[in-house]
Amino acid sequence: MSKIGLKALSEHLGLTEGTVSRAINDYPDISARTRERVKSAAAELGYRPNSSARRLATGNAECIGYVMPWQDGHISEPFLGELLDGMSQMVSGRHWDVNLAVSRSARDELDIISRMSASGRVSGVVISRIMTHDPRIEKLREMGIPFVTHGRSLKSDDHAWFDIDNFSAFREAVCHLVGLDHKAIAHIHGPLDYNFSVSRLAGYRRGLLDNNIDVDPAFEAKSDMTVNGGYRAMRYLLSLSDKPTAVVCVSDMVAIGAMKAIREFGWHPGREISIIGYDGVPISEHTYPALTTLAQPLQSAGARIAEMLLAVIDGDNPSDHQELWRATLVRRETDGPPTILE
Amino acid sequence: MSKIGLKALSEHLGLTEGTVSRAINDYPDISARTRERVKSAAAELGYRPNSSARRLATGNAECIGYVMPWQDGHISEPFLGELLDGMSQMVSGRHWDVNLAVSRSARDELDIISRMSASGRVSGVVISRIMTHDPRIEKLREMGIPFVTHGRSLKSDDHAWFDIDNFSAFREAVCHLVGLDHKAIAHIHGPLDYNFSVSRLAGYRRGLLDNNIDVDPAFEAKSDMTVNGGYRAMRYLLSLSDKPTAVVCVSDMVAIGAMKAIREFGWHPGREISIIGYDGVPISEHTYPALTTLAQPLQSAGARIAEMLLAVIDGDNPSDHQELWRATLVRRETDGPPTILE
DNA sequence: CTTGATTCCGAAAGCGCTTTCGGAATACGC
DNA sequence: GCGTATTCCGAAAGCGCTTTCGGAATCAAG
Repeated sequence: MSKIGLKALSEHLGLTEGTVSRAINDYPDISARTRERVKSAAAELGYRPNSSARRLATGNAECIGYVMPWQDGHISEPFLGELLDGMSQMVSGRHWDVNLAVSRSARDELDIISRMSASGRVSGVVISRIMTHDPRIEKLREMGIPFVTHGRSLKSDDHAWFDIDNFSAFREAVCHLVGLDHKAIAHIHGPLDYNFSVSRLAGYRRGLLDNNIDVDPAFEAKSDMTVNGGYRAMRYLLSLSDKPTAVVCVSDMVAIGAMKAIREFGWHPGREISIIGYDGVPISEHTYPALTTLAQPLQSAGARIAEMLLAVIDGDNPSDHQELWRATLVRRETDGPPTILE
Repeated sequence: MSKIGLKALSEHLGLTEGTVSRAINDYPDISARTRERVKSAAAELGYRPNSSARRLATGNAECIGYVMPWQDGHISEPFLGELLDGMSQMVSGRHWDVNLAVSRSARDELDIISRMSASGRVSGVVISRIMTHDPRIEKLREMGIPFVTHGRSLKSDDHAWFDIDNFSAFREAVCHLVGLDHKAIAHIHGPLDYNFSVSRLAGYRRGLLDNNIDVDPAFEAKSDMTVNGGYRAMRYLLSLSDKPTAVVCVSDMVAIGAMKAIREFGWHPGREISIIGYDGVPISEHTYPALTTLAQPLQSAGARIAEMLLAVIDGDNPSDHQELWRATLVRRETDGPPTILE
């Protein structure tokens, strides 16, 4: 079973290469009979069109690119796997594939993107970790390559994006805690150049205002989106003379770090201090105590994003592909009414 | 700055396309002077060779493939990110890229691999989660496509592989526990069609024998490599009338599940029962209590694997590229001497 | 100055597909 | 029955690059 090409296949069938090609690609000017004949022969002989040749001839890369966000020596998206899974699954339906790249820095990422598309290796890209002012979006726009962002920036009116309603999620988280009778609610936020960080912070503040609670800058601790960052931020909050009775965290990883600090302090997450995370990563279900979190629908997000990108590549108006999904509060063991400390 | 091709570039320079191409690719039959002239012009005009055309002409896909193992709705490798990072980083040095695919089943994976390579989309692949008798290896071998396996099978003499010495790692883990004075040491193993599972099981048994402890089938609990699997397996071990005082787990995720079961039982991991995990995933450092684990060098593994694959693609003898690395015991809080229960 | 070896570049043939165009064969209308 | 519309396939020109081959120019050697 040596590799068989279009030439061999067409000779075998007594047809021209062009005809066989058109038959396989379902051109309307091929009779149903020969189309079937060609297809069955192709299947039988195990014919696989050479992708490079096909891509060159059509000018279509049949491939989408994803640049993984990288940070401090680690891939920073805990849900990277799920996302890639969804994207790959979706595009493989078209027999396309997904190209991966990691970027070590923002500049790096700009280069990667421009090289990827200028060399015609991808027909579209998706980027994550969107910043409020994101140079990548400008770059992609000026290069004229189809793209969808996983998250919004401040100026995201005219491109395709997929995002979770971070604002509402954190607003509701705060309201949930207030409903539990919390008054001293803190927030550990991520770097504010990330747009999701500012949205979550804004949602948190709005939640407080909704309940006539003053926003206290001392209750807004910064973290770098890592477990250790959450740990450090929580230590700070615990050093306050007026400690919060609840804290909403920008991510599950940060929340895990925060829990560690709480335990070290001799307290128990969910008792002296309630903790709410965000993301709903698989591990959050199995922390101790099990983490209450705002879960986003990870499994389907990747597929949906890829689907949107394919639509844009097909010529759809990017602005028609903007989707805002909601996170849902998954109550587990780290939230509860505040305990009265003597 | 519209897209510029070889034709435009060569006309701009007053040279032929062939000459320019050879200059860019460092052919020896181009004078140093014109080579520099070409290269600087290329840089200036932002010339990027079209990858599809290049790949077609050279017959080289300039791309490696990785099929992600998928299981029960989740990407099962917790260190997937690190691995991909390393691979991508390594191949991008050559301006190659990495193609991703997920497989929903073993059969599925065979198809994916054959399609990937038969259509010339990749010039080599790496596969994970190797089984003792792995049909993928046969397939890759018969297709004659370069590959390296991340893990060994029973017949891995004549292909390239990268593996961790699972046997020694678990043997040493048991010895470590014996040194702590444990006698009743259990093992939660993974599915035995995975070769690493049998290696770890064998290492565990050997560790017992080294210390004249009888192997007790009741102490060998099976898990499916998930957190819940570890949870269930631990519940079983806790249901025994003669409970183990220590258990070595096939993975960190399984260990995390086991810890959950222990806590629910009212015991404390590291006190009534010692727990040792495997993998050294980032989260293991932040569990409660912090998990003692056998850490494998994740960050560099991906890069090394990619490097080996590139060497094989370049024509090296696959058998010359077999590397066995060692895991190291990272002591944290879940191992300690057995406590006397009244 | 002639000869042979080098150095360097142009010319042209692909790589394996796709796709437009035109024309032979068949169908339809009257 | 003829003319016209359709149906279907062959022929051929690319897609944008690589690479072999040959030959003009330059060099060294005698």
